[in-house]
Amino acid sequence: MTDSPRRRIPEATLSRLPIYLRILGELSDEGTTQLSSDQMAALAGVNAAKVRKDLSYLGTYGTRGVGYDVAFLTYQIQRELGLTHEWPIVVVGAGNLGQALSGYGGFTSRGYPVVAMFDSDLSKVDTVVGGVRVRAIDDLPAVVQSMNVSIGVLATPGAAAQEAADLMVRAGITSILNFAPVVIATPRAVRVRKVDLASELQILSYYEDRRQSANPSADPARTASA
Amino acid sequence: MTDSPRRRIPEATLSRLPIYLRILGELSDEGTTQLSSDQMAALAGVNAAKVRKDLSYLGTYGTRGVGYDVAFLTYQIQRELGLTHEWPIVVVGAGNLGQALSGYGGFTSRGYPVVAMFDSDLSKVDTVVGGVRVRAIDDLPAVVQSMNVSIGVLATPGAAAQEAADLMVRAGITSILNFAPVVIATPRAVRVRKVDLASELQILSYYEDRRQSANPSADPARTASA
DNA sequence: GATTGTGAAAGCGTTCACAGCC
DNA sequence: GGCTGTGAACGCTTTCACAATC
Repeated sequence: MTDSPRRRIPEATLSRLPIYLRILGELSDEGTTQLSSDQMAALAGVNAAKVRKDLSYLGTYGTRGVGYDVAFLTYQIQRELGLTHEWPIVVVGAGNLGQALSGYGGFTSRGYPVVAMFDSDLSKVDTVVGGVRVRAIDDLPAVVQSMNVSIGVLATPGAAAQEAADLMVRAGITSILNFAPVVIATPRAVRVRKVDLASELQILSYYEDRRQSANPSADPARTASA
Repeated sequence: MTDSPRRRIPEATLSRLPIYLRILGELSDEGTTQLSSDQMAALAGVNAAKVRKDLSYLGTYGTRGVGYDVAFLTYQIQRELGLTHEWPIVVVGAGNLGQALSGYGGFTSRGYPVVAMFDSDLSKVDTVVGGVRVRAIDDLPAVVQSMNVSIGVLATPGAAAQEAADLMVRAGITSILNFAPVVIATPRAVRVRKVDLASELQILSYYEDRRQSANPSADPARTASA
């Protein structure tokens, strides 16, 4: 009776499933119908054992001696990620970054249509960005409820982020993708993922700084980098 | 004689140092001069043992019974991350995302001035975005060399990303922050970090999808989320 | 012969818990 | 008494290596 209705996927694996999914989509577009863990590994920039282990958490969907069926595996990953339907999202903060995120077609094309944008700056309200009208922040609860939105993108300046997050949570948002360069506090039930652009550069410059003392050999071999 | 001139910092720690650094900056602005690992942990959304372990990789910079000196710790983290000077960066791809990244003040203010943008679309060339003129992609090598650029931001569409990355590498770029939704191949010596916006949403929707079967308790306790 | 699926081993990262120092 | 620094324990992730299967 207590058998788990769905296996739990480890975080590390979860973070790679979207990469596999994208590769499968590209292969499908090219007309490829089958691939091995070795091929997937090369395309994803990881090793084959990892690909097999990752996919094994979803179930037994490969065929020994043959490989994986592109269409079937695509379907299984989509199902596992909850991508069988669209997830409407809202963007809070219509500054540079918020505008770019809404204009960037990548969200909509991957099943996350931006249904509304919000800003507290009334001079921005009613402007249209990437086909989406900017609304007053007070309209957030109504939109979240009427359009059944559970995911919000936080793209305000750091100083405004906590207040915006509080509003999002009160409106009923339960997952936040945080681009503001601050750590936000939320109820435990709300899931937050953080993308910190400057941090990424700081990590790169750390390694750049070390290059001086490191080996000066210029290795021309190419490797895939996830 | 073979003592390491600088300790190697684990990746996981490295990814948190920028967060600590930002918090220290905010504390300093408020006039705070001292903090404990407990306080830092609360602000960073991690636990105190992790803060102490992370900082211990840098050296022994705390004082037992007292805590850490904000200014001194700031200096040490900056030194470790190679932030004692500015790192000029270039943005390749002047579409929506590239424009937002250049306009977004966060790079410049944290020591990574955007010194040039590039696009292969000649109709974009010579337009000005966020105070930076867009140049033809052919000018990339000259700019990289004359301005001593080692970090490049890749913000092209997926289909153009590999070619753009090849050009960046040939021009002398040795670290790439990749926003294009594809895995790019580079020589091993070139370091690549990838920010995949749609992947982040896919991870969030996975958990959203599971909420249905999960516990329905609405816990109002607040926790910091990195 | 090819390739998957998976136990077991190895490697990392996190947390505990407490000695050491202020 | 308070707080750091760190060995040791624990848990998660990656990799190995090979039996199972087509």
